[in-house]
Amino acid sequence: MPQRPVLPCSDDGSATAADHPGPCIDYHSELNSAQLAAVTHGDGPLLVIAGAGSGKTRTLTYRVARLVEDGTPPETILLLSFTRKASHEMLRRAAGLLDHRCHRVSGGTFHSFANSVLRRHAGAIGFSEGFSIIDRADAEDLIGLIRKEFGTRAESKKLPRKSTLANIFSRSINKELSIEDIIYDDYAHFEHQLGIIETISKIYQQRKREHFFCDYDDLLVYLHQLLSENDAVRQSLSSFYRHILVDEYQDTNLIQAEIIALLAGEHRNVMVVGDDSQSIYAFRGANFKNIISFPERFPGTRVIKLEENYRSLQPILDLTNSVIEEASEKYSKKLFTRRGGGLLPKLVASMGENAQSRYVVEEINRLLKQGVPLDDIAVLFRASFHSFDLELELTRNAIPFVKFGGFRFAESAHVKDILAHLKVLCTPKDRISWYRILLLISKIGPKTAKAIFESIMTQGRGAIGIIDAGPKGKSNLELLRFKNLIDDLVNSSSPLKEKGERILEYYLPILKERYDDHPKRLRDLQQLVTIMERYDRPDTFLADMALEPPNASINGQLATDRENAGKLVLSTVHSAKGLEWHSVFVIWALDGRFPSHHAMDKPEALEEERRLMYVATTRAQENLTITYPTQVYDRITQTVLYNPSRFLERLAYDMVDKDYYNPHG
DNA sequence: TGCGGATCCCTTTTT
DNA sequence: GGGATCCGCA
Repeated sequence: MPQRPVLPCSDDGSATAADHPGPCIDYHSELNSAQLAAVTHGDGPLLVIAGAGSGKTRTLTYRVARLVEDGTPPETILLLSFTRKASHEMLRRAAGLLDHRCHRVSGGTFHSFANSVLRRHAGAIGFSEGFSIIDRADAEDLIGLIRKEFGTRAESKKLPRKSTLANIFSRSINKELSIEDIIYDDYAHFEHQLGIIETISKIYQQRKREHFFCDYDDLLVYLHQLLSENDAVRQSLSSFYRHILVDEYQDTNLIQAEIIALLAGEHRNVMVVGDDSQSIYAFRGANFKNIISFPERFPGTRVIKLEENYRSLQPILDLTNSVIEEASEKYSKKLFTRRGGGLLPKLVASMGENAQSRYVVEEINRLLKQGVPLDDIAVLFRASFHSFDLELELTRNAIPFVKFGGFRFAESAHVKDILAHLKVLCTPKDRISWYRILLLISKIGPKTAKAIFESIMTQGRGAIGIIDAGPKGKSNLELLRFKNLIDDLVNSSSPLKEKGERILEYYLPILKERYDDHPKRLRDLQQLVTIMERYDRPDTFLADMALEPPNASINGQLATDRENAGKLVLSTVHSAKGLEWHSVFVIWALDGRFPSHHAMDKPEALEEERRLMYVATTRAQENLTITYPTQVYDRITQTVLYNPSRFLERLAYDMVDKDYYNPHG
């Protein structure tokens, strides 16, 4: 990437930038007045309401560059954003503006920041710095084990499944409500089992502490606890991070807002950027009211609104403004653009799903002929499975694509199997991983696994204890092979990647035996080993796999950034957040799918669906095409769906081109 | 005690 | 279409 030479810049950047061409950034000509005000804001709390496409990232990037230019040591700037990718991109751009110092800015996601703080200070709240992070699937497995302990009695027969239990527990933490409240609000059909659900939750919390497991929520909870209970740690962090910048503030939950308040409580140098109209994570506890109440939390907050949209042509902006206009609660803002011209957005119905797919393929081919690059086109949808039919149609037409969202590489069974082998090396107490890998060995079921695990624990000398564990007398060749593996791994000092290869070599026969699609899965695992190359320590690798698992796939296989280039993008709306393309298709804009029928009877959920549609449609720069199939039978409601999304129904006639696609016509 | 087959359920978005 | 669960056999 380009790196400018470091030359002295004026300390007073307010109006002098233009006098100093060269490496000094000309803030005045590169930013509009609202952006400039945010970038050159001095100390104190700042709230930036940034409409879609209004240069939010640009503003944050320039702000970082500006702070560094003013002499703020980069590592004392804490930039919290939604994904590591987003923060890397921002720092990369800031470095392009200024110089490499910007790469030293601290940052990442809330969860990764919590992880790094707790690795140093968890002891201060009676936890261990050597904790391991468990992802959603691990958490569910642990809950499943506890759930089973209640399994023999008749009354527990119809306990919620483990994934539902995990949802309930997580909601309760992220919304700071009791389990009782969550059950009454969202799971009324489990009311009669409230007591037992609460008990399982307590045991779950207890087990996690015993094993030094941290689930996603714990990372935030423990960080919050650390900051509120330990003044020394809070003060040292707060005096180190003199400037705190938070991106996508509308998607923070209460705990996260409190963490920010604790960190910034003294110096109050906190800038949060967000758009309440783009809050789409309420389902995991995000509270868009955080952004509305920020000025109350930090009295004296300066509020700046970015309302000029640089992304979309006027007809697209008219449509998106109209989608969000009916939202019930929001900061009032009206986006405008100087980008006139362009075609009206299209709203196209089709008979059934496959016609929709064929229409999209036809249109993509038309755009390609017009010279639009394939990777500047995206197809967006509400839920991952909405693209299945289109994926087949694209393959038939030899259009390469990469899909973002929905795909859980790190949670597929075979990947988890390999990871579990590494986990028992790092954390021999990890019962779940032991069970997981022991049950892969034939003639070992739950009882034997339990006995082996207990023997390893009694021996207390780590994973190597496996050598002397297991059924005596009878020889189990597979178990022997496993013991050899652990022996090799424990005694090896080879790089992580070689350990991965050794595990894969051991696992290969198991893979072939268990999965009839093993060639495909093997390619996944080879990718996994390739990822290991970038790490020297297994624990950092495992933490990254849990905190920021890769989510891009090609034909259901993990895709690397390099492979993504030049391909059509398919993405869930959630994963498309913050991105933009020349031409955007929003498919399945069918009432009952988008909004999803799950949201139909809850006003606030419906509002979130509306914001989701807003996020989807605002991704488009020049072309926006919205499609929906008609005559779709919905098994759950037992009705036939045929209406376009209610968020589009009231669009004025001059706002959208309506069409019906008939492939045979 | 382990394992394979039959039958039931539900089917969103993600750190 | 995939998981959890149950049942019967080895």
